[in-house]
Order: sequence, then structure tokens, then C-alpha cells
Amino acid sequence: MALKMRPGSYNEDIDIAWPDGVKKTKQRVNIYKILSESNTPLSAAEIYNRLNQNCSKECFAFSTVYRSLLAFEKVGVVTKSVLVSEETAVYELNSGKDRHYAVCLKCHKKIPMKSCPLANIRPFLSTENLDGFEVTGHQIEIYGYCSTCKNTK
Amino acid sequence: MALKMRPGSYNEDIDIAWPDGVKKTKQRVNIYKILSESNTPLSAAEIYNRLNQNCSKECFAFSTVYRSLLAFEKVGVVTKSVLVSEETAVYELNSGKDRHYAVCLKCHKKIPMKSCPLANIRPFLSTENLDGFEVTGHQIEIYGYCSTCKNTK
DNA sequence: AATGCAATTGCAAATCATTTGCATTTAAAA
DNA sequence: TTTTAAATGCAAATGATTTGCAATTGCATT
Repeated sequence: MALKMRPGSYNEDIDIAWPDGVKKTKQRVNIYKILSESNTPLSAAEIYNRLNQNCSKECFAFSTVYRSLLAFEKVGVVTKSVLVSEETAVYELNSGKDRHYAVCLKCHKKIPMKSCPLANIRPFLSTENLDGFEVTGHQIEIYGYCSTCKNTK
Repeated sequence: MALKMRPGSYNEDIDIAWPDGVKKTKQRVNIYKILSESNTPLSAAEIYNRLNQNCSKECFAFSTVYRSLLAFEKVGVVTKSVLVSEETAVYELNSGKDRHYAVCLKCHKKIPMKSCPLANIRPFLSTENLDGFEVTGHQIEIYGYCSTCKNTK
């Protein structure tokens, strides 16, 4: 699986497409892996914990997590979201879909929506007088209680 | 305008409907006024500054702002929102309308939308399989650049 | 108008997430 | 292998928000 590589370089793990414009380091490769293996967006703390789950020595720093996420964000492979129903920001690989969630206020489970309601929003926006506002993005978040928690709010 | 009142009581300012279940204090009355006179949601810091704008002595505390907002929130007269495009939470009187905004990423101006796109969202939601999720609320936020800032991003 | 008491306030210290400065290490090009 | 800019780890700084606690205040009752 792993191809021959120059020692000291991180050109292994060819199975993970590496984003252009981000220098490869072992911490970034790990963070990228964690993001790509997760099916929900993760907080910096969650990423940090997974990164260091077997850490006895050689732990990775919290600041590295934040700086790496920022580096990924800059080249557009990671999106940071601040959900109303969460206290901290969450990060996810920018797959181009599944960017809206129904978030459980109790257990914080995030159920991705199949599609983006942007199509439903556009006609709505045209009825609004936003005074020349140039829309570059939007956020939509549904919150409430998941099937497990709704009986024990 | 101000009616006769018992001294030491804050039953003046009858023109502002006072919410049930919140004890009247001068700091809360002021905070409530500030919220009701604002046409955009305000951060705790903005409220704090307006509250103390003429303060030389007798300043009000930051913690009082937060605790008062919490008291208002508990009885449902204030709504706290965390906008993606802002770093801090904002608070507004729960008027039952104008709860969605287009937020300028540069100057932070918040243009309220005339109507809530909930009606546009509902049919969208029914096409989603949210696995028994009970929806109690939603947040929609548009961001970009206002007419003034879009030329000088 | 005086009294009593729980709720509220002010202040400072504590949190919590996130950011930053700086000396050290490392990726990857020469 | 050498070189160098970029990335890392650590600890300290930041900024928003919360909390403990003693002092104050609203307001109902004498």
C-alpha cells in the first residue's frame, strides 16, 4: 500500500489525496485523517483527543491543532462552523455536501442533511430588500432533540 | 409620562411593558430599554457600553449584564444568537419577527430580513430523513458584504 | 415609615476556547 | 548533506463569559 518514498518525507499515504498548498507534516496528516474518517464535524478538542489518544510521550499540541486547521481552512479544504447549539467551533472536510446539520441540544449528535437548502433560500432572498448586500455564504442550522433524547429532555 | 410611584420601586416607565417573572431593578430596566431601542441585536459588550456611556461613578458591572440577559432569556423575552460571522453572542428582544440577518463580514452591520424563511424551510425538511428528530428551532444567517463594504473588502 | 429576607449586584477571580511569542525542530528543496 | 523557511511545542496571553461571595437593594410585611 505505502509506496517507496524518500526518508523524512511524508509522501506516503498516497491513498489520502493531499491538498495543494499545505505543507505535509505528521501532525497535519493525522489531523487530516481524523477529519476524513469522521462523519460529523469535530471540535478542536475532539480532534486533539483523537490525535493524542495513544499518547504517552510525543503528544501533539493544542496550538498545532488550531494552526493546522487554519492552514487547511485557508486553502479551502476545511470549513469551520459555529453552531448555535454548541459552545465551540467545529471543523470538517469541505466535501461540498452535508454542510447543514440538525443538532441535538442534549447529546450534541449532529445529523447531516442530505442536501443544502440554498435552492430553497435563493427565491426567498430575492423577496428581501438587502440594500445591495453581496451574499458570499449562509448558514442554516436546525436544532432540537434526536430520537434518543426527545423522551428525556 | 412617568406615573406616580412608590419610592424605591421601579414601577415607573409604564410605557415599557415589563415582562412577568423578572424582578425589576434599575440595571435591568436600563438593559431592557437599550434592547428595545436597538434595531439590531447587541452583544453583551455593546449593551455594557451603552449602559455605562455616561458613567463616572455608579457603573454597572459586566456580570450584571450577563445575568440580566440570562434572566430575560429564561422567561422568553430575549433571544441569544451566536452568528457565524461574529465572534461574540448577540441578544435581542424576542419580538417574534426579524430574527434572521444578513451580516456584513467587514463592518458587522446586520440587515434584518423581513420575514422568516421557515415557510421555505419546512417543505425542505420533510424531504430530509432526520431519524425522528424533533425540531424545536432553527437558525439562518446570510453573510457577505454590505453595499458600503463590498467595494473595499 | 421601619423591618426582614431573598434576590440582585459588584468585584475580582476563575473558566474555557482560542491565539500568540519564541526558541527548537523538521520538511523538503538545493 | 546542507540550508532555510515553515511548523511545532510550550507556556503565557487573550477575550468572552461565568462564578463565589460579601454587600446592597427591591419589595412585601409590619
